[in-house]
Amino acid sequence: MSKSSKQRATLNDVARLAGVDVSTASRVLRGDTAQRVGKETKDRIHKSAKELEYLPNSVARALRTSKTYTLGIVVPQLDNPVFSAVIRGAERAAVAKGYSLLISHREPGETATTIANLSKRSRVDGLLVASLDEDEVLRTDLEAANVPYVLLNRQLPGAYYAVVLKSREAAKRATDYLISLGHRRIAHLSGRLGGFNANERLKGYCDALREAGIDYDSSLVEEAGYTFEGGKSAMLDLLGGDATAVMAATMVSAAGAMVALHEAGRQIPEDMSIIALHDGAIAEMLYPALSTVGMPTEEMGSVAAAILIQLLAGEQPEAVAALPAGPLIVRASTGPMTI
Amino acid sequence: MSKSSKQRATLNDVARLAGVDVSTASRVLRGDTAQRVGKETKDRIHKSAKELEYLPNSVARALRTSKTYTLGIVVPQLDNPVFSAVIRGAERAAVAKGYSLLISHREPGETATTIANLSKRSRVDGLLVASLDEDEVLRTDLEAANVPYVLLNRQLPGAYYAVVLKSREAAKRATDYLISLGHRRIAHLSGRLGGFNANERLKGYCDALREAGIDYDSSLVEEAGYTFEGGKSAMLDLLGGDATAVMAATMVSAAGAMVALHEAGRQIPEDMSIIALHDGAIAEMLYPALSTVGMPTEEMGSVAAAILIQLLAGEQPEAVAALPAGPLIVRASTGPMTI
DNA sequence: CTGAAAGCGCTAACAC
DNA sequence: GTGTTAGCGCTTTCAG
Repeated sequence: MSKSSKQRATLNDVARLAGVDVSTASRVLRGDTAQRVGKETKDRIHKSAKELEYLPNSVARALRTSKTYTLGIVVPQLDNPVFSAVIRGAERAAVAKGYSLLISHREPGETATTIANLSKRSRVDGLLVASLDEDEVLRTDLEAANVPYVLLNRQLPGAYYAVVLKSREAAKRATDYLISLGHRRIAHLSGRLGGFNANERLKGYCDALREAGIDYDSSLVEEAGYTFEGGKSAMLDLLGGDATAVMAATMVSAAGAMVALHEAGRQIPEDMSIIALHDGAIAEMLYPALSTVGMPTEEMGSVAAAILIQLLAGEQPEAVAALPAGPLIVRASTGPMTI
Repeated sequence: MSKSSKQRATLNDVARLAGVDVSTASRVLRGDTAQRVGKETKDRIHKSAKELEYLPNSVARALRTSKTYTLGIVVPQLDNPVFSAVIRGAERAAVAKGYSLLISHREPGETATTIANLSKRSRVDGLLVASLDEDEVLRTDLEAANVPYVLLNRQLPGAYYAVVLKSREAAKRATDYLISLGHRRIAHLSGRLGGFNANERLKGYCDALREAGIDYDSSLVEEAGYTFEGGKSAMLDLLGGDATAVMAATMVSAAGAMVALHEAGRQIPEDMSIIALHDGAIAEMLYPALSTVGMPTEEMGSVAAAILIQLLAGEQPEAVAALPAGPLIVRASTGPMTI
């Protein structure tokens, strides 16, 4: 029926078939409102386009307009459920606005190359950046990239676009719950101390203690980072103490802590209650099922993408969007304090 | 020091600075071997390029050569560790060859749109496709996309490029281990029956039984799909029977099964041994830690990307690459059969 | 060995 | 209302 059909139709083909100039076809097909085109001509063009199954060549368009409609996202780990969620959210929002998502996994330390690659080589319009690297490093690389960017769950000094989770609030909520169960000796498995997120969570933990009139005891906070191994060894260190409950900075470190507890023969929650920030499928898989305070990680991705797209459209979004913590989800890993 | 430096230098700028024609600059900077260029000219061009921090504009190049050096990957779930691993592998291989990876998450049923978007709108050079959809649907969409593609862990009738895991072998290895432990009533939590992977695994399971002289009993195989919930409810169905061990098609369904077991008050592995195909971080987090037979999922991603890139280079790779199953990893979820 | 010229497919002034 | 023109930045014959 159709011609050789192997070659894609170009705007030129459409114009010729409709008997108009290519510029007119462009205006019509793009829905350009500035200039009026005769209804009849318009119809002919649309008809031709449909007949030829015309689809604009995005590369040519990108060259002409210097907009690729592609966003880059750089993440430090691909296997962490938190980042999967962020990517999912970003992808959804991007696609909804007609953008594509270029993904770039990057080992810590490779930030510079990755960002350069993405922005220079691949020509993305903007960048979504989740990093575990030091702030200064990140800052320099990002500036060099010379494209708009929004940071994921991290604030750099000096007012840049970022979307963050209210992890201080989440940490307080989690700790509050432990306190409400009667616990007083509550340990905290922190993130990478000094980092933005770890600090926020630590503050939330302290907020809760203070409000309950419990003294802060530095021997109860152990740095676990955001890994399984980190959680495991941090919990090991805590085992000699008198903590009866622990609030972990993230699900994955909580999972490590639970393994340490099992190996030491402690009962959860009888001997030790445990709650974590971030909710996800893993929480249900653990034994006992992990109580959590959810965090809208997927939403963080979609909001970040939306902000970036606004930026690209020349709008002026709020510099930092702070997403409220999710709900407390009580499962089996937490229980009342028993003497 | 430098000029306004906001604008990126073009090939034209480099050529002008070096006092040569843009075509010569192009030849040199591209390392074109076909035509010889004077050493002296060459040096001048390289020097100018460095001075101006020239980086080729990939969009312009893509328009000219109709190659974007971008691969698209479409995955059905972003939160499944199996797909995270595949993406990681694909990204690594792509970047190593100078390609970028465009990611596209797709709900089952949206295949057509996604594939069309990726190939038409975003202009990828080729596609990496992991799907849970029906074969015919997939096939049609893929053909319409009109770009080279390689399938991930799935074979379509009619000889297309694919990389698959030897899951039959893996399933046999896992089942063999259960048999070696003395189990005779071994259940199987299968994938989506009728699907390529589910079939392969079922075959491997049967191979092992046959070899051991154990009769196949269809009441022992329950369809669990590849989800947590599926595993949980499949295990529930099995609880009334006399199985003493279970081989799950994937880690996530095994996790669901373990929860069902816990909730029913069964001991693992005393009352029920459990082993799964696929290894990953989750296996260590479960309680008891899950025995597995590993699968090279990350490698599947990198091999697929490598094949696709070969294809794009006009080479003729093997149509289907079958990756051997990984090792048996014995953890705590399996134990000898006890009466 | 190097330059001139054409053009990938599209958009955006600017004419008429 | 619609056509003309001039490129975006690069690659690639084809001359010389």
